[in-house]
Amino acid sequence: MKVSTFPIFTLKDAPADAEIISHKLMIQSGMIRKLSSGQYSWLPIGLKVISKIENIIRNELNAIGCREILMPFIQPAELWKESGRWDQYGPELLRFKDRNDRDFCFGPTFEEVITDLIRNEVSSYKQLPLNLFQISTKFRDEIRPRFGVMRAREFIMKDAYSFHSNQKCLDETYDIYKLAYTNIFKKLMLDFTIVDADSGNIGGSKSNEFHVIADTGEDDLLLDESLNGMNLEIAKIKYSEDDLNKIIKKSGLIHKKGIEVGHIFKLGKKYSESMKAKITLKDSSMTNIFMGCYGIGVTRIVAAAIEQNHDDSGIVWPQSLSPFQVVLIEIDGAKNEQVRMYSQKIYNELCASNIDIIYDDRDLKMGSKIKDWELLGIPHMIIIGKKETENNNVVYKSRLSKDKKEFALDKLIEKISKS
RNA sequence: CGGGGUGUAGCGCAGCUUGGUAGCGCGGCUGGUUUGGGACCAGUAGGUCGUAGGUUCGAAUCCUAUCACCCCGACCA
Repeated sequence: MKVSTFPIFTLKDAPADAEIISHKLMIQSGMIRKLSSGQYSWLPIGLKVISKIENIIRNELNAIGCREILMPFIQPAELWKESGRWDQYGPELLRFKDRNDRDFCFGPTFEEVITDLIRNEVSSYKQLPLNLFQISTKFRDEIRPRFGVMRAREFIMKDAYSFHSNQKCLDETYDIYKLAYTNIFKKLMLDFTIVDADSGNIGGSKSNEFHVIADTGEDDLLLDESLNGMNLEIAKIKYSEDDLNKIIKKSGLIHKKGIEVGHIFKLGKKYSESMKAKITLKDSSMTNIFMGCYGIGVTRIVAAAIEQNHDDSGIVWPQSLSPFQVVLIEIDGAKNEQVRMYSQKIYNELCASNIDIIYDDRDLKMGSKIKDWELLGIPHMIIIGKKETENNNVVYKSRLSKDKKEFALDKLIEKISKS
């Protein structure tokens, strides 16, 4: 990509209305722009990060036999009345009527829709188990949206659902998802932990949350030495104590703040009973389908990753999430034909080596370009000016260090491919 | 919903206490000089001061209402 056809929208100053570092940096680096409270547009560079996350999730879910679908964002009230959640869910569920005065809501989660889908398609244990997921926009009318995309009203979430003819199969699948989630967060290169959790509004029996550990997290976690543990709700029950500090004393556990980025549930028959999703078993008896559901907050991960990876100059993307692997900065390419041609040649060769590269061909001073790409957090930077063009080499700079080194091109490709 | 704060040019802000018809820095555009870590000079464009009402000869400034945004709390993935 070239900046001339892949626009970036960095700001010189940090925005005044952002509080936490990830929110500030996402605005300043031009990943997102606010439309209204809790609603953000994603610009090209931000969307590219989302794609990276989505693809890691897709690969891991496909690997455990989970297939992608897409369900409607707007859902009819009938299904929610059937499950009982039309009355339970509260004002977080944004409701409205269509022109025929029929009730609808914006989907905050999709248990009703998928249960309806499956009950119509599946009638025998022979068709199970079945695993489906979607990556889509969700809407929750939060009491108080805050911290940019961290607690937004409109956000992208991956939600997966599993269907089983018996509890054992659900139990086994739950563990498979737990492992797949662990792989996903490892590949995302985030510092995370898994805790026991309450199943809350979604319902069901067992649940685990995946948290990115960060001081700006909104959730309280109580962890042991190896950073396993539980969230505050569970700790309150387990230690029969409401006060956080007293729980810490009583339990001897470590208190950490976490950003909830994943949540897996064993739903059991909660929705299959209320919505009458039944199958026939081997002995020709009937049972309600056993279900599990498994969420990952895609847009929240972007913010969480930045909370964990930044410095004074801006974002420091982990390799796995960086919108580009390499940025090529040309110095005065707009005025120096040789530099332009040489930069273009290097760009072509890196593209040919399958390196995801952005070529900054703007007519700006070198310093401005470097500041922009440090803010944007690209791990590898190549600088090409008159000197490099004459010497037939490139200057390389890592996002993590201030010093620069000269490289021959083939050595550089080797270095980048290895890291 | 309770408490606190902020709305003035694309961005960051001053001006408001003490009313006299709007300014600074950055950014934009034009021309020139520059060019290896956010250049310099000159010129230029851009604002019904969140909105509505009121007080006043006169309101960004005082009063009332209202809207939006941010922070704390309750709530929640």
